[in-house]
Amino acid sequence: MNIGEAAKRVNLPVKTVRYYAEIGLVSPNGRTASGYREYDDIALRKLKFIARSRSFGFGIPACRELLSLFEDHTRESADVKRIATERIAELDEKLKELKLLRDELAHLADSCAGNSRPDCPIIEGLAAL
Amino acid sequence: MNIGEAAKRVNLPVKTVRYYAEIGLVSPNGRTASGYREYDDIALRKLKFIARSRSFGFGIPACRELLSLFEDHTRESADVKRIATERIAELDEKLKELKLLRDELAHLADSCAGNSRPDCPIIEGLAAL
DNA sequence: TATAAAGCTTCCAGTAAGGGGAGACTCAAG
DNA sequence: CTTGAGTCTCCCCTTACTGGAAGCTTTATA
Repeated sequence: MNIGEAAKRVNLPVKTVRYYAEIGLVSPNGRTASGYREYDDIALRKLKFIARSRSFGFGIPACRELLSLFEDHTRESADVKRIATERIAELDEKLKELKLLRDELAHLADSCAGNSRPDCPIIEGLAAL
Repeated sequence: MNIGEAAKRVNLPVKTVRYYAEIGLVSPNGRTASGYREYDDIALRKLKFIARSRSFGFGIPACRELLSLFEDHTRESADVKRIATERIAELDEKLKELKLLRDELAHLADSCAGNSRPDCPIIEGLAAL
């Protein structure tokens, strides 16, 4: 099938599918005589796999690694688990950080009257040394 | 003072201070005869304010708005509070999203043996339609 | 059969927020 | 007087795409 059909089926923009081909992440299985990219079911499965991996926030390098494990039927599940575990640790770190930020900011906002007067603990908090 | 000293005092890379000048966020108060940027205490306070705002994850446009409120002593604290509240909502949204992702991934990882065998629920989870 | 619309191609440029480095100039110390 | 550190501008690089332009190809309609 053409790139448009493939993109629709995996729910990715055409531009993105083309981009994945360009960086050698998921190549079409061939080209038509007129130069159109062709995607078969195997290429489609890979695209879908990448789309899902990306939606979990894996970066392109991690996706590349996951995809090669996906295709390698002699893989060891420990290798996959390691990548996933690393990603979970990243997420935990990010979550901790954002939560802290959120609470600090909420604390400032709570102490601000939010009226028509100029005195504002938020501004003061941001200006603090 | 020169840009290096200013950058050190607000704990920002020199490149970043130069960048803020370039986009008109915080300009030096002047230049020396030889073209060096000069920062006085007022410019320094603005830089510090921006540094803190950025560290709270406000984007450059929001920083610009906050800075103009910071400088406007007739501001209404409600305007500041609105910006902060928007940011808190963004953070809450992001936190929810990341938490969901984290738990889904952790769920997959938990069900993976992580041994030398190839069968892996993580891969299967990522490949699922 | 002609033509117009839709889909495809490549290439170029841009995004957020700077980072890295080249080549040239300036300043302070020894 | 020289050397080293600091600064200047300019340009390219980053992530993971996204948008647009100019030009084919395919498909649908008149």
